[in-house]
Amino acid sequence: MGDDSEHIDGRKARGNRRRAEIIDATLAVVTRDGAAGVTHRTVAKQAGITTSLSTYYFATLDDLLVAALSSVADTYTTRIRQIIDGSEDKLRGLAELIVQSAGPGRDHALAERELSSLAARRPALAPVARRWRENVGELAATLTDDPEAVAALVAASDGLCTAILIDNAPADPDYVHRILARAIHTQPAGAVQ
Amino acid sequence: MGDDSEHIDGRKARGNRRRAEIIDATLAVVTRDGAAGVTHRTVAKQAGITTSLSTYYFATLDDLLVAALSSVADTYTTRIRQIIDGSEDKLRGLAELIVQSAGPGRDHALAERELSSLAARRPALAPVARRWRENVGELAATLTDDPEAVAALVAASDGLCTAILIDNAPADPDYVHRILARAIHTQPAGAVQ
DNA sequence: GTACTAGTTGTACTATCGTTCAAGTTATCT
DNA sequence: AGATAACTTGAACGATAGTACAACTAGTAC
Repeated sequence: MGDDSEHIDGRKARGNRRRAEIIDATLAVVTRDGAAGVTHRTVAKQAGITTSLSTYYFATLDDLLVAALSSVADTYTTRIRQIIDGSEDKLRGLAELIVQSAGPGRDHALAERELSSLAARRPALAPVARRWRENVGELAATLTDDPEAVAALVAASDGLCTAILIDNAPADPDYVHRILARAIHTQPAGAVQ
Repeated sequence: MGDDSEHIDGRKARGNRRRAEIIDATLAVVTRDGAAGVTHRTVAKQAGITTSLSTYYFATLDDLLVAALSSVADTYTTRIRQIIDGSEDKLRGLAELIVQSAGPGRDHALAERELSSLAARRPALAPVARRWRENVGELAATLTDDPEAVAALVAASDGLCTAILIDNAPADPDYVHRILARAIHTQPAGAVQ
């Protein structure tokens, strides 16, 4: 051991990098063609590798989808945790995160949604698909002690994302913030500066 | 013309019946195997007909999926309209409708959700997928004049359905009712009779 | 160096897919 | 009855799917 850190090209590192590349390619395919478009062949072509290499890292298509969903879920977990730990106005941070479903983050949000819908039929995906809601609930728990208010905020966040993604609802941070505030029952603008 | 109504076996009636049978078979397949399991062959087998007959009525798979989604959407539209037109406590009626996503209506709700998710990528499905939200919004409009409260109720309804379907959240009508009431900002029990 | 193992490739097998089509059947029309 | 059009069938074509597998390359360990 004692290998200098220049030597990043070990087999293990290479393997991990490939793995990540394949997952990224999978998300790109989901973004472009939907979850139905994910096959070993399309993913491999997207990643610029051979089909068999995709099956080498993810023996079955399900493995690949689970890994892809986990990856997006991780991203959202990180972002929400940043809001919980670092933001002054957590509700505003959440509103801004939700609004991003309309802009450049739309593809990402759509992919996450599409993969989550697979969870209803594949038990392996269920805990991963639950994470987004759990994270929002955790954020809500820092704002209120009322468990019903927490549930209301989670439901509102979810519904607002749907509205923006499917319904092309207005993605105005203030608007979203007001609806979120209504859910946790903090009067929206009553005492705002 | 002038045919007695016993003669229900005209070509036209037969065709419409077949059409409905195929759509029902499609929903059964979606319920059993998910939207990804819908092929002309699986649908035909489910309906007990030949593959080519399925393509006769629905030339392309997309046509079939559009028709299936329209069918479920119609069901929900009818139910919500019954609540709007006939129910004393409309909010309570909505709560009960939402809660049905947990019981025997789970398959139906799941199928609707799965088909709706296809709308993000198939423009033809978008207006149909929007109907559920529009109907809830219409119901909300009979309860308040505040457009933001309407949006909040729609978002809450949607989020609650997700919670019940994906998250196995408690499907208690009172609980759901309280969260809905919070959304439109009618104090839940404060001034209740 | 030699042995070993992770990574990688090309090919191929089998299954199923959407869709087409020519032919056969049945109800309606005149 | 004869013509017409809706309905129904069985078979087939080309494309693509998941997956398996033997061979090849290249880092790692001894």
